[in-house]
Amino acid sequence: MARPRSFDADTALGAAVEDFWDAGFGATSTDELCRSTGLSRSSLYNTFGSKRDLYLRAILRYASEKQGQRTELLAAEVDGRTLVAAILASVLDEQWSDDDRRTCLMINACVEIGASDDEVRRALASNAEDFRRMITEAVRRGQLDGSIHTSAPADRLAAVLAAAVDGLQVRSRIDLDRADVDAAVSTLVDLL
Amino acid sequence: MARPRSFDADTALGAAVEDFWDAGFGATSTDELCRSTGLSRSSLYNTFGSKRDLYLRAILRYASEKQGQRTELLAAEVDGRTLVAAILASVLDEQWSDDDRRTCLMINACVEIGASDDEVRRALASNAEDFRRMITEAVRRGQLDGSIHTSAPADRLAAVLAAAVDGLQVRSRIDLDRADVDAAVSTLVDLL
DNA sequence: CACGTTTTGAACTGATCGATCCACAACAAC
DNA sequence: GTTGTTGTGGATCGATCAGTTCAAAACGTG
Repeated sequence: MARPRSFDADTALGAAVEDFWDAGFGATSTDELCRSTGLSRSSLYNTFGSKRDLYLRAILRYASEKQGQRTELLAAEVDGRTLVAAILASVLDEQWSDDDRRTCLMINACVEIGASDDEVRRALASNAEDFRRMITEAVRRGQLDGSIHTSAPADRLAAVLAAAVDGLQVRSRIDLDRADVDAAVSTLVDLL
Repeated sequence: MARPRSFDADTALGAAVEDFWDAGFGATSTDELCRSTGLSRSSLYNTFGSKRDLYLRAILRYASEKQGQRTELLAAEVDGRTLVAAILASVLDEQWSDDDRRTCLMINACVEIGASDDEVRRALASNAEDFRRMITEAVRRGQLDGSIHTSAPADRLAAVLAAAVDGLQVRSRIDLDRADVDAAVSTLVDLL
């Protein structure tokens, strides 16, 4: 019994994810958010509360989306080592899907927000831990099928792999090209 | 034949480095820069031109300072594997020297500025390459003295090591503690 | 058609941004 | 001490920031 919304909140959230992913939290203005979502100021604040709340929701949405995409990779019937390589490649692929060399939104948020917003911090940590668990599972599979050494525990190896992937993305922002990244991943996987 | 400056430009630059390191480029106001350096607005702009120019100079100063500190490590007469571990530890130590868990200024700049300012980009890339060369030298030393496998070229291994160190710093912003980082470094070095 | 509820657009708030300008202060040279 | 040059403090610029306010518009319901 009231006027219905003329927009879809989830679609708007998707546009906000792109904005924050492009420019970070601080450098994304509410004007830009209105423009990209197509919402008026009132609607934006009515629906999402504040820029910071919208940012948090964007982080959560991005995290669950990526996590969902990557979980599918675990279904592949390949040996553990191949699976690890595929997971690493799938993360790094994202950076080269357009010309902007965007790093994963979670990495951007880690650097920009860090521990200064605890709710955001927990969302980031939770996602990072999910990702590490996924790699751990892949490594463990490799250790069981004999394609990965058992000299180190799977979760320790996974922590190293996750860190390397993050570092490669950061460095790719400024100069590494696709071949450099592929070579690094290949070198890393060979060490396992 | 004119009024002399009442401040030391280099000391002021040092204060600016701290500001940018704490908050990044965008979130550091010129007011804050005046406050921390002790300069008036006129003097700040007279001496450094613009906020962006000051940022570039801060990046260059930080880079050369860290590079100098780390080069000293190469003088130690230890086997290559130990040297690699020492270099990685020295980088990571920095993050735990205060409560703020600051990531290396260069990493922050990679994420915030990326390729959007080419002069800054080149400074960052140059520093990253210097660091990788240093690790390459340490790895090569280890391959010569037998403490590191020769299955992969030294520069490839160095690229992996550098990436992992960057990734560990990013992750430490949100949740990894010192023990986690040490364990990861130890696991990584054991793979060499 | 009229009522009640919610959305919407646009004007607006006070704060802060990076940067400029100018009158005045401080010193060196003569 | 006068002159010439540069440094300095403070006021100020226009732009932009996140967020608020309010009246008008748009719908479901009776």
